[in-house]
Amino acid sequence: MTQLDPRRKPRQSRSRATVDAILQATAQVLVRDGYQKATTNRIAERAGVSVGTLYQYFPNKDALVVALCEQHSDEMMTLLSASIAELQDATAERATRVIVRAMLQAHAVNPELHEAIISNLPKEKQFEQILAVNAQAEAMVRVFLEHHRERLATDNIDMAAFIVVNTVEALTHAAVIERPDFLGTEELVDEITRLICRYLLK
Amino acid sequence: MTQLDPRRKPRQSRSRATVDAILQATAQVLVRDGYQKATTNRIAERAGVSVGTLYQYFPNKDALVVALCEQHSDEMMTLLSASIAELQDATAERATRVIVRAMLQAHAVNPELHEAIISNLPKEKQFEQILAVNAQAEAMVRVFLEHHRERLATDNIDMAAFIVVNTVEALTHAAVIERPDFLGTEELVDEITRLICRYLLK
Amino acid sequence: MTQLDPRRKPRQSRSRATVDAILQATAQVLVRDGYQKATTNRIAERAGVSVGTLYQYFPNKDALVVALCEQHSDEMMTLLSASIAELQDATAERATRVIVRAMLQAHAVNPELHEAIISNLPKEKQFEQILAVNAQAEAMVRVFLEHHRERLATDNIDMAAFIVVNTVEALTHAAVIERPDFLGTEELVDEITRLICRYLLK
Amino acid sequence: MTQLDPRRKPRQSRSRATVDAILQATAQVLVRDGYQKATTNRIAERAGVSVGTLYQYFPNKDALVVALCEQHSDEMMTLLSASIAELQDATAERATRVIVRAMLQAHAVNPELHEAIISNLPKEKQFEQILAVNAQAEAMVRVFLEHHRERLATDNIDMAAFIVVNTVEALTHAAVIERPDFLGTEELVDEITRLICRYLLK
DNA sequence: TATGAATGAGGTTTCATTCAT
DNA sequence: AATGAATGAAACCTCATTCAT
Repeated sequence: MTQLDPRRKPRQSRSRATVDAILQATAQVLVRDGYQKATTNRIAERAGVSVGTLYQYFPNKDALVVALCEQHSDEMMTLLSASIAELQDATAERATRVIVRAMLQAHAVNPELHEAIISNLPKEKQFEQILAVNAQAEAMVRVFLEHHRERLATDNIDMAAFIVVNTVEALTHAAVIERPDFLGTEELVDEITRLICRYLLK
Repeated sequence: MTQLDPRRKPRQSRSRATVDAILQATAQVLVRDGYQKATTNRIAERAGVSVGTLYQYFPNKDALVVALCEQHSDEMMTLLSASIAELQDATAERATRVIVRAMLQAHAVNPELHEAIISNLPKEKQFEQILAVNAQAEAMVRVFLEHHRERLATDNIDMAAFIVVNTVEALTHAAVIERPDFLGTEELVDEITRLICRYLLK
Repeated sequence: MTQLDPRRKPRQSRSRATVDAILQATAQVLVRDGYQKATTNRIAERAGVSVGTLYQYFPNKDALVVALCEQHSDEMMTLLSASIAELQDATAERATRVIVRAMLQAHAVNPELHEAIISNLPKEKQFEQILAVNAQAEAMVRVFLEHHRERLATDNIDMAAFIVVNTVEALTHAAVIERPDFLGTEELVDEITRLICRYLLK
Repeated sequence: MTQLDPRRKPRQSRSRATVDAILQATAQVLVRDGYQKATTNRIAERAGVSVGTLYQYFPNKDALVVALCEQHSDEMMTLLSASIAELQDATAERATRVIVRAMLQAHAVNPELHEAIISNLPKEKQFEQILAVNAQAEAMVRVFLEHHRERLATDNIDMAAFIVVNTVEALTHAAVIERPDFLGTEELVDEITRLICRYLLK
């Protein structure tokens, strides 16, 4: 396995800005051209630096993508984590709504980048960070299911979790990509919440 | 735009066999090594022919992938189409079950290949054929929704279609890939059917 | 460790010729420009082929050098081996002369290449093959010392072997490089033989 | 031709210390990593200064190596020169012993560095300074041969000088590198002295 | 038709050197 | 004087594609 960690932590503000420019350029090129055509030269050019500079901070192309995934999933995780607290004492409907809204917000952070990462990156390169977001979402759902266990319409919790997690993930992901027109009002959240609640609860 | 159609329609059986071998090899290499490492030389080698021969039947690498997508989506479409007839006079629950089961069967045709196509191929190469499958599924759902319009719990048919199509697609796809243990019994079909029906119907 | 073996054994005569051209070009460029400046592009150009062709037969630059070392040391070893038989029943003086002459001939095979390999290659790249030649020479000397043990002026055979091997190696190597004018007559062989015999024998 | 002299003669003691640190770092990196991996950045880092500082004292990488060779050969030369005086009135055996011992001491000054210079540096970079050591050694031998001309067993002084110089050089070099265990006692000096004397003298 | 040797543009990565601070 | 971020030419290597046999 090759090295994936950044090469040096930039301490001066000049290099801090350089690293930011490189990551931003990586995101843009990834979105515009896809993983395959996202060459390090193109990224460097887009960032307004030379390739050499890029390689001062990242040992190879994948390290670049990893750093980007990390940054992106941090942003998503922050939103999800903020909602976890709200789950505790909420009713089942309220909790469902919280989860759905959190997932929608998380996916709306940077939908094109998310899409580029999820469906352009070779599978073996969809790094831990991104998978961690789904793990986090699944954890939220399990907390929910445990907490409301006695009200559930099913006792196959394993399958219910599978269904809920994949459904919410798929719908929120598809919505931000394909139907941004659905995002203006609360209606989509209402509908997904209803979908989940009617399925889960007696 | 480059040429994407196969170069010669193979009419003789020897040629036919060669083309089949090449497509099969493409699928295998795609699944085993991913799109990036699926070089034309490797595919030819796996197919037991020379690169030259490969290029006699396919003008370039993309044509190879297009043909494979076409073949794969044909197989999926066949399964879906077979079920459409059953929708006409069925109850809403019955029709939902038919759609869900058809989607599950369609995804089970060659899950690894489907996965390789969906999540390894650069987005711009996920050609019409594959998208057509989803279009077909969506058509089935619309037929269903129109037919049972008066029983629906919602009147935003657009959003309902979006939700149903994406949910069924996501769950059947995820199931064949991640949870083959769910496929032995009818339970998963039961659950997804319940999920959809409870959501849609008054 | 990276792969060092050649990539494909050339079977057709066309590719056999290509491989020969590449190896020959490698030798020439190594001699003319040294290891550092012997770039694969320069070697390919000198061989009259494209880089791609070079890489069809050799997986990387070092594999090229290894193959060359192998070829070169084979030639040297052949000469040394041919002389080993003569050692058996010879007098000490005669045997010494045989070894010295064999070493001189071996070093004269392609002195510039030998020099380029020995003193231009980074130490960690002076591959087994070349070292094997010295091992072979040392083996010859040990056979000699064992055989004439009772006539030796010293009983520290270890140190005697060290001295003889290094002396003969250094003198024959230096002669072909620095003093080709010494090679026309038998005089140099006479002198080295005398040097060794006077030292070794009572 | 590029500039090879150090950029500024450091007169102040702080600069002097910096230059020393850089040269010492060069030697260490050369020994540890070899010429190829001895990058200027790595050397600067090892020396505890920035690359910029390194380039304030040395105009380019070669100047660095030249300075190092110079320093190293100065140390060796000092040892050799000290022994020349002793040659004048010594017997042939005594003089031989003096030369051999001096060469051994000279090679023992910093064997790893000597080895790194001799066998890792591209030939064209083994600068005058290092060659000067051999010239000095050869000069000593010639003084010796002239002085004892009437006792020599050969009248081909040219060839005798070639043999003696190369033999002593090779043996002392090989000994410090490969057989440090030979260096504890006087025995190796005894043996080499005997080798040379028996060869040279009637 | 089939072969597979050959091509070469283009990708990733390194490192001696410069220069603004 | 010192720093270290930035440069970019040039090295190694891959792979879609061609074409002589």
